[in-house]
Amino acid sequence: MEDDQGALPPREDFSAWYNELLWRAEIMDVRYPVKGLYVWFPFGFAIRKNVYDHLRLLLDREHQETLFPLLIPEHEFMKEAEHIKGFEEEVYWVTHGGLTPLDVKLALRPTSECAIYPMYALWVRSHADLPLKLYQIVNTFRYETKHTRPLIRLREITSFKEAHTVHATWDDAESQVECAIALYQEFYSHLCIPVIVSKRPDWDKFPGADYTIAVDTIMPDGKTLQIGTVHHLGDHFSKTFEIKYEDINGVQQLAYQTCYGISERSIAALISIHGDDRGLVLPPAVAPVQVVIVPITIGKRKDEVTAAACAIESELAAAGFRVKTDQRDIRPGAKYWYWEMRGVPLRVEIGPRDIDSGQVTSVTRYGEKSAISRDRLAEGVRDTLAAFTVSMSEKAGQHMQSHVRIATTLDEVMDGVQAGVVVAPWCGEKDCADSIEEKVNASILGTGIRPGFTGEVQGKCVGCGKEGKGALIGRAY
RNA sequence: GGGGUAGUAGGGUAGCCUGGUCCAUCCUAGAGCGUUUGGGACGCUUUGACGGCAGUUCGAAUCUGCCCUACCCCA
Repeated sequence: MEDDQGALPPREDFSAWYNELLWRAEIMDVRYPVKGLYVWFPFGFAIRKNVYDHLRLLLDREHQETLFPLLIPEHEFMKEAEHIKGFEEEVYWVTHGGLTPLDVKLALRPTSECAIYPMYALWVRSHADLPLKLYQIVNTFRYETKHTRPLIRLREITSFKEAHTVHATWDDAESQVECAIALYQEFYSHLCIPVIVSKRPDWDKFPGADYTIAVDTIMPDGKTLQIGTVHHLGDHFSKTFEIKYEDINGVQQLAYQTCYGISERSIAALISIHGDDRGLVLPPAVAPVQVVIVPITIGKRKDEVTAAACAIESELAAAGFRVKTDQRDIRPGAKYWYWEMRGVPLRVEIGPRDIDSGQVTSVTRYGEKSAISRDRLAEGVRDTLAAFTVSMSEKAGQHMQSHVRIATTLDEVMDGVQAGVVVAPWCGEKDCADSIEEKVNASILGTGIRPGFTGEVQGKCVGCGKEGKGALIGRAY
């Protein structure tokens, strides 16, 4: 059998599998001749479109979309000391207009705080203007020095959704942080991606934030991928940019802010978590093609089968499915492989045998075969896709669960981070964290882990033996 | 941050040390024609490359310098 001819590298070899899949499933072309910049293929971009359309839908419930400029003047960028320190190593600068050196250097946004907040200072006048909740979906630039990787570590992040909110009090901003976390959990559940939410250690928070809550998932190789962050900015930026409002009593008050972001790492997670040795597996919600119809045309009944396929396509399209009929003049088997690589959740086959028995043959991307009666086609497809979505979530959830371990000793931590993440008691001290991280060759990712995949963890710190609380430890991308 | 290894057609490789006999080769690569079609079809014809710039040379994929890009390992 020639089953492995043209196969992907096995998913166990994650790096090779990932690179090859991006190419073969037509998601990204990595041949663009600048380090860290990649090109979206139309098919990959269609996935991006579906994912971000949904993200927009969620945000539009309580936010408004906006668009700020890419360039930030040096004097605005240099205002917030902590913030600059966090980014100065990785900012691209525009220094010339044509051949003329610029009087004021312009930064390509690494994130948009310094572009947005000077305007917020003008827009926010009174307590009646609050809360203010805006977001934009833009590209951002970071001069990454570590190894770049498509969708994961980029010099141009092409799909950064960043929300920036302003509130009257610290507590109001804190509740907004909780809203954002809930929003992100909803978003990832829509993508059938399980997540772990925790609070980043102080040294790892966003430059200029009071605290940072992170959303992580676990990749097939057991490393974690940060796929969302929510920052409570306190009044650090409002002080710097003078974002003030007049309260009910006519007194000027500093505002409190939050910001939170999601990037195309969400797509990296989508691809990596669900994909298998045959290629992509996409949740019906975001698959560019939800149903592919493969006509099985043999000999003289060709016209009859083609007509039947057409009828099925219009019926499913009318019912609201993204459906495509593969009419290419290649063998059916080749079409199966082709669409499996591209993650199509459901394949519908229609041939003479099906026509004769008043049915179609349906096969999910997991290979579950069944017959759907021709006269309740749309219903049958809808049910099958719904069930498929549920099994995708369950499968991903089980993978996550099997890669999270509770540990009470340093040895157990060391062992656990080889294959996934570990939750272990930690005292909260930076020095102790450094020594743990060095010994187990992994990072302390967060504390205050939200319930879901782990219960409450307490006990003696695995580093020093003092009383500690559960910390998330793992190797991170 | 430190250390490797590599870049040859759409993709994968050989050739490089020892400069010329090179029309190199394989593929689910492209174009064309024909026969096929319930799990990756086949035959024939054909297209196309030495990462970039400079140098050495009668002659460079091969030697030299700089640059760009990619992958792997270690911190």
